[in-house]
Amino acid sequence: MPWEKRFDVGETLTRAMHAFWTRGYEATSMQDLVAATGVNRASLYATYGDKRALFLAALRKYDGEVRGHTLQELARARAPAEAIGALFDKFIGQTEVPGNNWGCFIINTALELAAHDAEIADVVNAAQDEIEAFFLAMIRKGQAIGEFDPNRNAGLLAHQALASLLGLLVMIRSRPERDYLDGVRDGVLRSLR
Amino acid sequence: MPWEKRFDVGETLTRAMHAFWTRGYEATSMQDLVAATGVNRASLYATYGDKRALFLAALRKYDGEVRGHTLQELARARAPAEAIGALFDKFIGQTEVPGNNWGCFIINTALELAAHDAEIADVVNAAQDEIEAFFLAMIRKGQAIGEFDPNRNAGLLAHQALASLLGLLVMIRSRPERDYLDGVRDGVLRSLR
DNA sequence: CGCGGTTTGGAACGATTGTTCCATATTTAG
DNA sequence: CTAAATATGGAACAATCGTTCCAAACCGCG
Repeated sequence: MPWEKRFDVGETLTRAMHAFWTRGYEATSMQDLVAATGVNRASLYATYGDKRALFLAALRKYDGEVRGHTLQELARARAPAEAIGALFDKFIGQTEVPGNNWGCFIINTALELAAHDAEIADVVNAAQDEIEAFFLAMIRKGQAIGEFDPNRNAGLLAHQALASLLGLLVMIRSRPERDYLDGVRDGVLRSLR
Repeated sequence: MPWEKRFDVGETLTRAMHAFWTRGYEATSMQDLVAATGVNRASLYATYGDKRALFLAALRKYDGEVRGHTLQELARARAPAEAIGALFDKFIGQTEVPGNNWGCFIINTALELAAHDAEIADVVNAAQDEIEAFFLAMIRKGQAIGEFDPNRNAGLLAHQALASLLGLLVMIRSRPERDYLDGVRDGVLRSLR
């Protein structure tokens, strides 16, 4: 007897995600979200709850896409150094699209909200942990096959690689210039050899 | 014939700075600023202009303090490795104060506003440039006196050190735990030797 | 003392915030 | 074709947003 929604729930969430991603949580109003999604106010509230719930849903969707797909795919398909470089390039590459210096939704959120919202901090920290674990696995593998110097502390290197990636994501939002960003990736790969 | 303001202009700006620093630009209302400074609305407007001007004044004050004092002092008083480590420790150390995981005002601003406000991006980028120049000078000096490996590309190392510092400042806001943060500083110093 | 000029406190502005409500439109089940 | 059920559109809510205005309080100079 019910009735299916007229709009695509996933597609709408993607559009809301983009709005939050570029401008942040506070600077994005429900008005903006109505305009960005093309969906009516009441429908947004009925479907997702309030603004914060919609934001969390968008954040979790982004989280699932980046972690679920990207990391596993990179780890499976490439050699260690190439996989690590490719993760950096994934973020650097998106700045090719003019005006897209959005960086990473999760890291933008880390600075805006994690310090004051425990639930959001959990999502952010889990994502950071998984990225660091990815680096650690790749570094250990690279040390085993002789691509990286096996005498270095892999845990320390992975932690520093994470810090460098986070730093890159800061740079992307304030200075999205290719060689400025490429230098970070090159520096990381250099430090592993 | 005029009359001096009843409040300390610099002290008030410091308090406004702290408010913006913790919560960000959008999440801090003029009401919050009135409460934080103890100064009346009209006086804030008469003295600083509007909200954005007050924010910019606070940002420039922070910028001047960190760049003008801290960097030059570190470069003058310490050996290269110690000076670099001390800059990291300056930010790590502030997390000792319970509840103070504010990170760096400029970097918080970089992610929230730099992508959409050219004037603010200028302040942010100038600060980043100066920090990178500090790293570069210290690395070159360290290579000259044998503290660091002289065969490495100093420019690349300085750039990566900046990225690592920015990454640390992201971590501080989402996970302000000592050894998690110390690892970043240790990794950077390790990579220079 | 009194005048000139500023600051100050507090009310008030319109605009926008997030959210709710309700009558209408729409679709499926019987 | 009717009835039940839900989504939709748009108005409306109180609260808060950034900002302005004005009378009263205030200090320094003559």
